[in-house]
Amino acid sequence: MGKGRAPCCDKSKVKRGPWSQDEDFKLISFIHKYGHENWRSLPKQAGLLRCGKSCRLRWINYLRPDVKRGNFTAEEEETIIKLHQSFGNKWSKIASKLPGRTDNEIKNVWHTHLKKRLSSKTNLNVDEAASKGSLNEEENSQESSPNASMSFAGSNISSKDDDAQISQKTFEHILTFSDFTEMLQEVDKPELLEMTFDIDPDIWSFIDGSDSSFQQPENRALQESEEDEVDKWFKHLECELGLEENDNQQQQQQHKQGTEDENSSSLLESYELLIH
DNA sequence: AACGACGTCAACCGCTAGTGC
DNA sequence: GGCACTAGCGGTTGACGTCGT
Repeated sequence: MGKGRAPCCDKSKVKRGPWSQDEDFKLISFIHKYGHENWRSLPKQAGLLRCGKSCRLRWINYLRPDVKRGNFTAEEEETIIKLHQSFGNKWSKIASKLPGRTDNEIKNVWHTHLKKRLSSKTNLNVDEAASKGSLNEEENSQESSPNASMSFAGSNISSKDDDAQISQKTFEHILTFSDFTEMLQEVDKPELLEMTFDIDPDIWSFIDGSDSSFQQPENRALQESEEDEVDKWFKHLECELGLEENDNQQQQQQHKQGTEDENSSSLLESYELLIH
């Protein structure tokens, strides 16, 4: 299998390393319009100088609408630990039980947090019951924290759940465009100004909400009728990414005043070309 | 303030499974 | 059955951020 096959792409002609906002936009808008039936040809069609594999990874691990951003809840971590005991390093299998979480993310959390936690627990090994109790206390306190709102309703999804059910759970927090607008107004509140990157999950939530047809080509007709909305979304998304890039409040205020620098203007033009 | 050690996580790489011809 | 190809998986890497000295 695959013996002597050609490389997936010409590595001398593809860009590598971190993705730029421009590339993200191109990928999102292409998949939004055409789906992702063929990852190999996608980068060329989307005008990306990336390997198809890289596009797929970027989409799955970061840009996909149902990817949940933010810290893992204690409940999720507990689930990962339990599932790891059952499945071992089958990260994709574990990820399938944690809607919104990617195998890559789970793998990272395992290696950076959970493995250490488990080994330290093993090393202590003084009173297993007592250590479990303290862990539970910690979890309980975290569950009552504001972050708990990030947790998903489907943490107890049975192994029988199929993708559709998982998607349903994941899409429970779907937002409409007006919801997103309200969210932006929330972000404008002075006490939230410093949370420049924390708005990220909201953006994904909005993408989630407006684009449940991402992987459903049959819904593309519907999506055309929502073109104006998508257009607005791109503008807002660009604005938000601009905030992320320019991390001082003065620049945020410039955005609020509707001023756009040359870069964002040219970006917007190209995105509008992609959309229309 | 400067530096090194350490932690985190996005992205890459190589491999295998699945599929179609 | 064998080959060619793509999607997906899991291990690894390296850039970047944070912390301690």
